[in-house]
Amino acid sequence: MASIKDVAAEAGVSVATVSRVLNEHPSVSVDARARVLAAVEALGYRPNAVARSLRTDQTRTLGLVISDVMNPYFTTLARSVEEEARALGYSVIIGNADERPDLQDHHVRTLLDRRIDGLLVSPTDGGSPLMLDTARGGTPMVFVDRWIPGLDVDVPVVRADGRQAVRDLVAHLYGLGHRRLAIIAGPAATTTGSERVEAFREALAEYGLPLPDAYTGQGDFQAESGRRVTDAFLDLAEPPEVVFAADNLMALGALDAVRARGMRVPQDIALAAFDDIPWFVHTDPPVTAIAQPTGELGRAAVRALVDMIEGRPPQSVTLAAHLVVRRSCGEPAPATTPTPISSEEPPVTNRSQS
Amino acid sequence: MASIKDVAAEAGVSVATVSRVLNEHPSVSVDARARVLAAVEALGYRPNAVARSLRTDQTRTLGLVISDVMNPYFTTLARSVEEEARALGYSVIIGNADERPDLQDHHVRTLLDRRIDGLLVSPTDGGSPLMLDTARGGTPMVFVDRWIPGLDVDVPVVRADGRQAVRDLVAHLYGLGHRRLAIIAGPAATTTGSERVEAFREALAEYGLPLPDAYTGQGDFQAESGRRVTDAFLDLAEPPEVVFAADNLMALGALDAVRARGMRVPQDIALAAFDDIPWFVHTDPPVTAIAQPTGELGRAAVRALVDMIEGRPPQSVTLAAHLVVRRSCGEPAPATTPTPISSEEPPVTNRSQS
DNA sequence: CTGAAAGCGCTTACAG
DNA sequence: CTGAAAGCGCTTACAG
Repeated sequence: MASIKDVAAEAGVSVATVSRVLNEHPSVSVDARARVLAAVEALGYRPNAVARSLRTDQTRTLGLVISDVMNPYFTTLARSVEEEARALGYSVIIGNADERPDLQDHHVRTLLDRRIDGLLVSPTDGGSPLMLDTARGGTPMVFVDRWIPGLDVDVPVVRADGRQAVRDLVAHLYGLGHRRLAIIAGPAATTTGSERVEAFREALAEYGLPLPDAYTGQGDFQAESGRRVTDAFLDLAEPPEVVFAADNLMALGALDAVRARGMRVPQDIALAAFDDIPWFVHTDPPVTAIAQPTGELGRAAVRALVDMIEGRPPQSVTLAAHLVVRRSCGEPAPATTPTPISSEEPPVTNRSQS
Repeated sequence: MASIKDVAAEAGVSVATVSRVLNEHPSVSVDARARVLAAVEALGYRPNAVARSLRTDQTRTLGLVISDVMNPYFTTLARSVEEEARALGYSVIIGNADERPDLQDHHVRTLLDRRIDGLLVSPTDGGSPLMLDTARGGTPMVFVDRWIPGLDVDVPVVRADGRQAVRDLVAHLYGLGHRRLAIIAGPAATTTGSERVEAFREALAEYGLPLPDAYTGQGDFQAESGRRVTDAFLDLAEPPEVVFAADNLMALGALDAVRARGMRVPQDIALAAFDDIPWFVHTDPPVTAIAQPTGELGRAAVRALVDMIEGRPPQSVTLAAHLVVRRSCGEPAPATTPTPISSEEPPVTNRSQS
C-alpha cells in the first residue's frame, strides 16, 4: 500500500507538504497542492489512520459497549449512535457484552487499548473495578440507558425515565380488573433492572396492591430467562393474572412459555413489556408495551460524549418513555378515558419528550 | 497513560525487555520478567494497540460490513462472527450499510484506512469500483450471505443455498391450493435479491405456474418496501393469493400493509418469508419461513477469512437452508406427507447442513 | 510557502 | 539474557 513517502516522491515535494494538503493546511501553493492531489489520485493513496492516530493521539473513534446485540432496543440505539457519530466526524466500534460482565470488561479493555476517544456504555452490572477505573481515568465516558449510581466521578447519563409510563400501565391493568400482577425483572445490579421493579412496586402501592416475592421473578434481560420465570409463575398455586416483562426479549420468552402450555394471552394470562418493537403490533395478541425514545437517546448520548471529548461541558439527559396500549392485557378501556395513555403509534417511529 | 518507557524505568530494564515479556518472548530472565510484571501491575500499564499495529503491520482486527443492523438476520450473523473471531484472537469492527451502497463504501474505506487484517462483506450492490479494487487489492476478503459474481479475483463465498427450501415452499403452497403466487424481491443487484426470485420462478415453473411481472414486486430488503409492494399487490384487479417476502423485514412490512386494510393472513392473503426469526412463532398467524443456518455461516466466514490472513487456503462454504412450515399460508398438510418438509423447530436454534 | 527533523509507542534484528 | 538503535507512517513546530 502506498505511503506518504511514495506520494511525496511522485509529486516531487516533501512529505510535510503532502501532509499539509491532506490536512487542508492553508499554507500550500496551488501548484504543490495540485501535484500532490494528482499523485494521491494516481497512487490511490489513502492515509494510514493507525499512524495518524499514533501521532495525533486521537482516533476520531467512539467505543460503544451495548448489553446485547440480539436485543432490538440496543440495535436501534447502536444505529442512531453510529448515525450521529458519523455526522460529527467520528466512527464507532461496537462491543457486544451479551449481558455478561466479563465480556463487557473484555470489550472495554480492547476499546481502551485501541485508544478510542470516548466510551459509551450501558453497563451490564453494578460496576466492575475496570469500569470504575475507566470512569476515573482519562477517557471521556457517558452512560446510555443503564448507569452506575454512586460513582465518585461525574459521568453523564443519557436515559429514559419510565416511571410515569409504568404508572400508566398499572392504571390500565387495574382498570381492566387485574389484581395479581407479577414482574420479570432484569438483574438487580443494573439500574434498569432495579428501577423498573421499583417503579412497578410503587405504582402497585398506589392501588393498595402488593408485589409479593413469588411474583417477582429474576431474569437477565434475555429470552431464556423470561421463559423460565414465566414457567415458574404458571406453576404457582395462584398464578399471577398479568406478567410484566422488563424488556422485550424476556417478553418473547414469556410468550414461548405460555404457548408451550397451550395457554393464551390475555385470556389465561396477560402480558406487557418494557421496550416497544415493531413486531409487537403483529404478535398474537399485539403486545402492550412501554416505548422509549431510543433514537433520541442514542443521539443525545453521542452529543454528550463528543462535548466531553472536545472540551465542552456535557449534558446528562433524561427523556420520558410512554405507554402504548394494545391487546395483550385484555380489551382496552374506551378511548375516551381522560388518562394520558396513547393508544397506538406508527410502527417504527420513536417519540421523544423532555 | 503509562507508556512502555514508564514501565521500563519502573522495572529498571530497557523497553526492549519490557516488550519481550509482554510478547512472551522466551529469552528473558525470570528476575527481569518478575520486575517487569510488577511494574506493569503497579502502573496499570496497557500496551498501546495503535503503536503496536503501526510497528507490526497487523491489527488483529476484522472488518464486517453488514447490510442492515436492524435486520435480525444480520445481527445474528454479526454475533456469531464476533464470537468466532474472539475465539481466534481477533476483534471485529462492524459497519452498518443500511442497504445503501454509498454507506457501504464509506465503511469499507474507513475499515481499510484502519488497516484491518481482513474484511467480511455482504454487498448491498453488484460491486462498486471501491469494492472491486478492494477485492483485487491486498486485503484478505470474504463474502458472507451475498456475494459479487463474475469477479476476476478469487474471493471466497460463505452463504446458504435456499433453492431446495424454496422448492419445498412452493410444493407446500401448491398443495394448499394456491395458484397465484407473488414475491417481494430484494434489489436485483444483490445475489440474494435475484437468486430468491429465480429459485421461486423455477419452482413455480415445475408446477406450470407463471410468475408475472405484476406479481414480482421490487423491494429493498427493508420493511417500508415490503409495505409498499404489498399495497400494490392488494390494489391489483386480481391480487395474488400468496406473498413471499424475500427477507423478514419485508415480511414485517407486508404484515403492516395487510393489517392496515383490516385484512387477515392467511384468509385474505397468505404470507411466507425468507429468513426465520424467533418472533415468527408468535405472530398472528405464525409465519412460514425459510431458515438459514446463520450462526454456522458466520463462523465459517470467519474461519475462511482468518485462513486467508494467516496464509492458509480459505474455503468457500455453501450450507442448505430449510423450510419451516407454520400457519401463515393456510393449514398445513397433515404431518404424514412424505415431503422433506420440517414442520417446526425450537425457537432460537440454527441447524446446519452441508 | 517549504523542507529537515523530531517524535508518537511500540517491536525486532543486531551485537554483545 | 540484554540493550541501543532503527523504523513503522504520520504530523508539526522550527527555521528559512
